[in-house]
Amino acid sequence: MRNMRIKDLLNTAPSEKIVVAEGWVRTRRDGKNVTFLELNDGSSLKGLQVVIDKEKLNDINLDGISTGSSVHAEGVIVESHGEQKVELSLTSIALIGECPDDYPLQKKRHTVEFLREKAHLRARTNLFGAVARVRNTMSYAIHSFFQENGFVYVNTPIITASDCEGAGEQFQVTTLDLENVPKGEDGKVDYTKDFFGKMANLTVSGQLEGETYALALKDIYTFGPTFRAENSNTTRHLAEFWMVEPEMAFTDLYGDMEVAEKFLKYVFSRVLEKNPEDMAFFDNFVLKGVIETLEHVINSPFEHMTYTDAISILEKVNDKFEYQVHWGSDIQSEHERYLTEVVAKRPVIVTDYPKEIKAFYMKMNDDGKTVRGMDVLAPRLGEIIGGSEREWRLDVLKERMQELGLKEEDYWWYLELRKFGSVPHSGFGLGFERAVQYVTGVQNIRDVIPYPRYVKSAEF
RNA sequence: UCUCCUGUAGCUCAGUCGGUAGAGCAGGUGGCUGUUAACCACCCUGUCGGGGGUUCGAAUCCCUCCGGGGGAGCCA
Repeated sequence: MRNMRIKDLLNTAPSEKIVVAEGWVRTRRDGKNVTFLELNDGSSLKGLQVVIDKEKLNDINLDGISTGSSVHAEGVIVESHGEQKVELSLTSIALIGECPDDYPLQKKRHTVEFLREKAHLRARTNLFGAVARVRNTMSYAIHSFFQENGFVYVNTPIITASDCEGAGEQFQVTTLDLENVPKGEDGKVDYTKDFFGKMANLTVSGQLEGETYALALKDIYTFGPTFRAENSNTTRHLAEFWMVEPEMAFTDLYGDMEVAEKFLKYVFSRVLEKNPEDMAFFDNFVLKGVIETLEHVINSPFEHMTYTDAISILEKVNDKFEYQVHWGSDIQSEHERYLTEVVAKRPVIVTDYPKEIKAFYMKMNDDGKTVRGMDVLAPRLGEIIGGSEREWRLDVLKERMQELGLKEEDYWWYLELRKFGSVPHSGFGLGFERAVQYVTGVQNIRDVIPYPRYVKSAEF
């Protein structure tokens, strides 16, 4: 039988019954007659206070019970004299694992940079424990949102042999001997000798494969790891991250935006509902007002504007910006912030971008200049979701690919989708870690994933 | 990749005009009638990121390499 979690012990009414509490000691405070331990097992932010009456338990052995050690404590749940509701009045205690004094986590504040170097231990801190619990809630909420709405979870491949959409640099997957790469007569690498008989990479997006399943099962979503080999060194990029990509058949851009908005609100609501204690911690120690921001996002309809409207708003205040905008230019971080924080004061969905700055698969508008793409911009963070109605007309798609110099044979199966029973369909992608950052207020994306992978960093 | 900032005790940091390193926490010892990252007293802790240079003298100034961080680009 397993013992109770500390989270459940904290919700236990005082009684005579002997219970067991197991966990790691966060702090020990010694008085003349009384010793206090705070015991945490990660099941909740708050730990259980263990009270050791040394007068009553006169031959109790507390050797080795220090910050970081693990213990097995027995006692009864009693009403606390202190600020917590209940505490454990100890009857016996046993040290499970000692913790020498070179334990890096002390009972004081550490910087996240320091803890990043101790990634194998940082989950034992308040901050990283709370992030892990919230991340879990969000993960579960993503599945339950789509499941409750009849979407089918599809596992798209992690290794791909087509450089689809060119959404960034890819990691190559190979079993070739790099010390002795087989070359053809033209001096180029002979990939027919490689494992797959051709060049293979880690996926940068499951979208194109996702579309094939949407055009069979109507509403699908993917949720899995994604890889980008970009040399980007920011608080918002990882080389390995998780992405959520729903794809819906018989759905236009309006339907797409509707789902994106409901989806975000659902996930945020779940966190506020299930992790109030963790969220209060973030609000207090990480980002003041983060709960209010989330409540505001949940309760206000997202602002909609076309790219063209967004540009004309921004052009009026061009002198505020480092980069001036004009029709055709990208919307930069500073502009995203202006639109969400100054103009709308809530999330903004920008639609109908110039075709030049968006991917080949987005549906062409009748004006021949803009495409049916949409970005959901969140205050403070910028782009959190990117999506579009897909070009489902075979001739228009082929034309676009030609314009961009994409080879039809590389996308033969993607084109056949448009040849055989094509339908309008739409989808979007959400960077999971960015969503976790948004909800927790944690500044650096490297702190919302257990073991971050980025340029020159793959420790653990 | 560009750009700015930064590296001092186990951790968080101070160190002025260049004069030979310091506080809190942690650790140790003792004290304390129930504490809340307890408190009080005492003790312990250094390749000042590495290398080179300027100087009578460098944590401090210069060069260089390495590590960390912010911002930008790219994006999710």
